[in-house]
Amino acid sequence: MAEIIQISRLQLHDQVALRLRTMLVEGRIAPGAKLNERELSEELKVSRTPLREAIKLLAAEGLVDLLPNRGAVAVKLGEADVVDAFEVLAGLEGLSGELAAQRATEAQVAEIRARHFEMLACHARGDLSGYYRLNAMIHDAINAAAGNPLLARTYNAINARVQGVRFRSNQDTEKWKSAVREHGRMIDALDARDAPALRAVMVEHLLKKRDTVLELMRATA
Amino acid sequence: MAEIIQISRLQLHDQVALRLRTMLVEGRIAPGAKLNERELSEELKVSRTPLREAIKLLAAEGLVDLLPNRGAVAVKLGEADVVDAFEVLAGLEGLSGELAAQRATEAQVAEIRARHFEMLACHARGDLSGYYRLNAMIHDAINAAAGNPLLARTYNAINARVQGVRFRSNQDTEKWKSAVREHGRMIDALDARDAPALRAVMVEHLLKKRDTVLELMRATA
DNA sequence: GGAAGAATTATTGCATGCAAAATACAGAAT
DNA sequence: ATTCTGTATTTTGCATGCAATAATTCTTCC
Repeated sequence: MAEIIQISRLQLHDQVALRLRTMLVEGRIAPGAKLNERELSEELKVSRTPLREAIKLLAAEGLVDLLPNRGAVAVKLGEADVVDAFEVLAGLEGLSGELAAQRATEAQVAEIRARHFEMLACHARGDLSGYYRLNAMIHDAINAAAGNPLLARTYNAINARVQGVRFRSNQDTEKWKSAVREHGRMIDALDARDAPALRAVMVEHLLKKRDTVLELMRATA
Repeated sequence: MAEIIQISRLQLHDQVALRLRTMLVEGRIAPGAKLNERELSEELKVSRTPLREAIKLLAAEGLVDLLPNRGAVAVKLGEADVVDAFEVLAGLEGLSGELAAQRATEAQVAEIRARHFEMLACHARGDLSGYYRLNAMIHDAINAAAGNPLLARTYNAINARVQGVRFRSNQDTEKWKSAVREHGRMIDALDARDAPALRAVMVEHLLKKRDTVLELMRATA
């Protein structure tokens, strides 16, 4: 309850950060583009102070680069950056899986399994956006089951960086099918409480996603 | 070159962040203490604007908590927070070790080995602060050899949280000896390019450090 | 016509000012 | 004595103002 109230009472700089974050992730601010403080403050109807605080936050998250005396620019990810990010994400997800297999309650496992079937439904319907949504929910649930809030926060922070490119990489039918198969193996490993297996499949899953994203980057470039 | 010049020309809010960070890590600002903006701005001889920007940065790093309309407080780590942090750190260091074993150049391995012997010298002399310094350098070098700047940055960010308690946990002679032994095994694994072994020993090393820190926390509390 | 340099404009970084919220305090009622 | 309430003070959050740095334009010279 208090949470909900706080969300509406979100401080201005947090609201601004939120809006800027989506603008960056969705590409409404193009990678490499300069963030003009005056322009943005007029567009978002706030003064420069909270805007600057928000930009500092996004810089800490790695979504923008800060050039001294020259303002901020939206980060433009090179292949190396994407490879690095997925490498770390794979490590974190692997850990998350390992811990979740050990710590998840039966209720959590059941909930994840349910989400998994909902995801299968989306796949069957060819509902990609629903699939992505469920996919994210499952990963959040696994992170929650791992019982390490810092791990979840760290994962989400780094994930936000590549969310933009992940987002745009609509995988083909074959890759989609294989991703769904991997998800099935995740559920099996979680059911069996097989921590090393869950770690392995989650790492593999993410490295495949990395390759998909890299292919797309090369194709568009 | 440009780097060095930039360091001296550091922007005010970065300088402030740097000073606050050390004050927090060294405990000059006690865990749980409120950060009064007026007081701090007078003490650091800057206006509130760059101070506030610095505080926002530290909040993103997890060194302070931001209470809406009530300012910032230095985070007070509970046992659970420490356990969580070391869990993530162990995962990241494990990954770092794995990658370093695969990617380090011979020159990097040689440099790490050299630092290792310097560290042994510090241990022989009972020079704890020198030992800590060399220890940090070795870990930085391994992170560098892993060839993933994002991984290094992520590790350092999370490490900063527990730096305070790590700092204060002067381990006893027996623990110190065993830590030195583990470091020897690290060098062996790196020499042998045995990635799984390096991962394992680095994870083990960090989990032991975690236990030491936890013991201290319980003792002082 | 193009390049180099100077003046102008724009933009960032920091300081200050002001309003709203929270805290501290004093007095009254129970 | 304690709790409640209304007021004063402090403190935060945001807007604005000003100086320094960078970008741009205009001029001048080759």
